[in-house]
This record gives sequence, C-alpha cells and structure tokens, in this order.
Amino acid sequence: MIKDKKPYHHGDLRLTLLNKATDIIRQGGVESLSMRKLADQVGVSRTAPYHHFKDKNALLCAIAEQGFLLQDQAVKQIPSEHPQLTAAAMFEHYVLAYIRFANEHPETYDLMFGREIWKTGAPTESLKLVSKNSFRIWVEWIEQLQQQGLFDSGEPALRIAQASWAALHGLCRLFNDGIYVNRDDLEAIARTSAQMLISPSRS
Amino acid sequence: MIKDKKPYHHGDLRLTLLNKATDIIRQGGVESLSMRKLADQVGVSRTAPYHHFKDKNALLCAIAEQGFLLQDQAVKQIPSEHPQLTAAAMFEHYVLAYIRFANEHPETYDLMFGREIWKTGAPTESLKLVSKNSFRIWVEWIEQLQQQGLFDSGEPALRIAQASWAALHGLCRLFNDGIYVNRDDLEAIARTSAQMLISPSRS
DNA sequence: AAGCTATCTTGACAGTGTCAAAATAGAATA
DNA sequence: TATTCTATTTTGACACTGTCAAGATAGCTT
Repeated sequence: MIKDKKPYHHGDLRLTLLNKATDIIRQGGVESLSMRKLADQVGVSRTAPYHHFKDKNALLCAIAEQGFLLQDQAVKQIPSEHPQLTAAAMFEHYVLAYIRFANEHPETYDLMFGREIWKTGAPTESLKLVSKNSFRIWVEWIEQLQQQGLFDSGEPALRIAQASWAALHGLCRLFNDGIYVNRDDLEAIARTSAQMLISPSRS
Repeated sequence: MIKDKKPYHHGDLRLTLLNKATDIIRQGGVESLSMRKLADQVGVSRTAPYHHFKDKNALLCAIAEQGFLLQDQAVKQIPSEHPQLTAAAMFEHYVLAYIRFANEHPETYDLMFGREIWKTGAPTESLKLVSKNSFRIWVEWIEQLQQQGLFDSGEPALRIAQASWAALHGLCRLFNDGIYVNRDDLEAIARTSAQMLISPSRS
C-alpha cells in the first residue's frame, strides 16, 4: 500500500539495471560492461534492457546523469559548511572536493566527461541538461570568487571558469587514466594547481 | 641495390599497417579501427598483422609512440625559432603549440594520453620510454622558465610541471572529447590559461 | 637441391550490440 | 468475470569483433 512499485514482471527493472551497471563499471571499468552480461546478472534475457534503454549509449548516459547529480550534491554544501574561510581557502577546498569526487568515482567521472558519450556516442537530451546546469553552477561560483578579487576582473567569468575547470579536469584525467600513478601526490599537485590559478596581484 | 627493403612476401607490411591504421583512426576515430578491416584494406588476411604486432594494443602503442616523436619534434624547435621573446611570451607560445598539436592530431593525442593504453591496455616498454622522455623535456623546460622567474621558485619544478601540464592536457581533452565545442574559443581560453598559470608576483 | 625460418592464410571459437518476431503477463474494459 | 489491449520479456538471428592453433608458402642459407 506504500509506494511499493512492483508494476510488471520484474519490478522496476530499469532501476535494477542502472544500479547493477554502475556496480559493474565501478569494479571493472566501462569496458567491462556488456549488455548481455548485465542482463544475465540481473537474471533477465539479453534484450530485455533494450525496452528501458534505447541503447547501450543511453544506459551509459543515465549513469553519467546520476553522477552529475551526485557531484552537484557533494559540492553544493561546501560554502555553507565552511563559512569562515577566505576566498582563496574556499577555492582550494572546492578544488580538493572536486578531485576527491573524481578519485572516488573514477569510472562514473569518465562517463560524465569522456569521449565515449560526448564524441563517439550521443549524449541524451536529459544528460545535456543536467551537465549544462552543473557547469552553470561552476561559473556562478567563479563569478563570486572573481568579485572577491581571487581572479582577474578584466577577464569574463566564463573564460576563467573554462580555463580553471580545464585545469582541474586535466589533473583528474591524468590520474584516472593511469598516467600519473602516484596517488599520494594527488592532493599536493592539486594544491599547487589551486595556488597557481588564483592571482595574487590584479593583472 | 639501394635501400629498397622488400624483404618478404609483402614488403615491409609492418610500416604499411602502421600508416594505414593511423589513417583510419584519423578519419573515424580509434573506435573505428578494427584489426580485420585494417588487414582487409591493406590486402592481407585477418591474422597477418599479428606477426608484426602482438596485439591490437601493441599496434595502438606503436601509433602513440610515433605521436610522441612527432610532438617532440614540433615542440623542440620553438625556442630557437623565437629567441627574442620574453619568458612569458615563450611560455604562451609553447602552450599554443601544444594545443595546436593536440588539435591537429586529436586521435593520436587520445592514444598518447588516453586510458585505452595506459589504464585498460598495457603500454609497451618502448612507449613508456619515449613518453617518459617527452615529459622529461617538459620538466626541463619548466625548470628554465622557473629560473627566469616565471614560476614560484619555492615549489619543486616537477610539481609545477605536473600542474601546468595537467592544465594544458585538460584543455586539450575537453575539446578533443567534444565537451567544449566552440573551436574559436580554443586559443582564447589557452591564452587565459597561460596567463593564469604564470605568477606575476613571487608568492 | 635441401632444409630452415620468417611470413602469411584458413578455420575456428567465444564474445559483442541489437534488430525482428513471437510469447507472456498485467491492466483496462466490456 | 471474460476479453481485449498493451507493456514487458524472450527466442532466434545477423553481422561484427579480437585472436588462437594449425597449416601452407615464400625466400634465404647451406
């Protein structure tokens, strides 16, 4: 009588697939996810997933979408949690949080910002929406820090947001992709990055 | 009697494969390269390539290796070509050259620094070597610029090299992977990045 | 001319994504 | 309650993929 949604044969297969798929890629990477094995593990036939996700691509988009929501949530509460910090310290905090997220969910992160979806495949409309929103939040954040003198006011906030995010993203990728391997250095490099990015004097 | 190497049946199949494969990925991306189609286009049977490359992975490593050599070459001659530039201008020049390379050879760049080889697959020993050398060149470069006061002398050169390269890399990836799409902004963002990274005052 | 080895081919296997058509289960309607 | 309708799932099939094992062949060396 509660919200126990058990609509049809399986009982919300869509969600089950999504969770299981996320599980699989967490353990073995995106390339270890096959539609057939996924269906098998859920206990359903090969093509059943195709009635809930148009494509393998669509499934991956759904996972990425969840990733964006998770990240937004993890990052949203930073300012309210540390209201006493200076702008510079807050920025560093933000940077570290971003990198920690990428580090804790490497496979999801890869889906969120990888070519698999954005170049090779085709991003879902709804994925485009949530990702755009995520970036908007970042730009607004940069705008605030810019007003506090952390960044050059001569440049448009958008451009600074693009450049700084690119820097963060690059760092995450290098570690996630196995090019930088020494995990202990991650936070140190991140701190250096943060310090290099902010401008101590105004232009 | 000249160096016309036509050793066996085909006549340096290895090089032919390498070139054709590079061609294919340039046009259709890495995911469009299949060993079978490659063999077909070269006019040889499915498994012939396996006598010149242990794996598909080994073939991709060879392509990446060529990429590193090409990049080293393209970047090496920058200082000698513009000896009159200031350190800051030289750095910007370098940044733009790097990005231009990534932009002109997006698929090769992806192989050079992508998870396909470094995380999922296994980099060849010889690939590890040339890539390590490439990074060494970058660190030495940063070291020089650091001595010229472009970067904080308090930080180790290695760390600055890591952070700055990560920033560059991130920018390249965002464009190569189709997340930033407006190609006209590339150089502008790159210039902003370069300016943000250098330190106008010393700490 | 004989033997040897590097090179290439044929056959095979297990795996992939996904389409079309058939089967089935639950909800809606009569 | 019986029947129709539709959402869901299954079975079969196809064209691909990487790559292993065994056989054939071509060129060099002796």
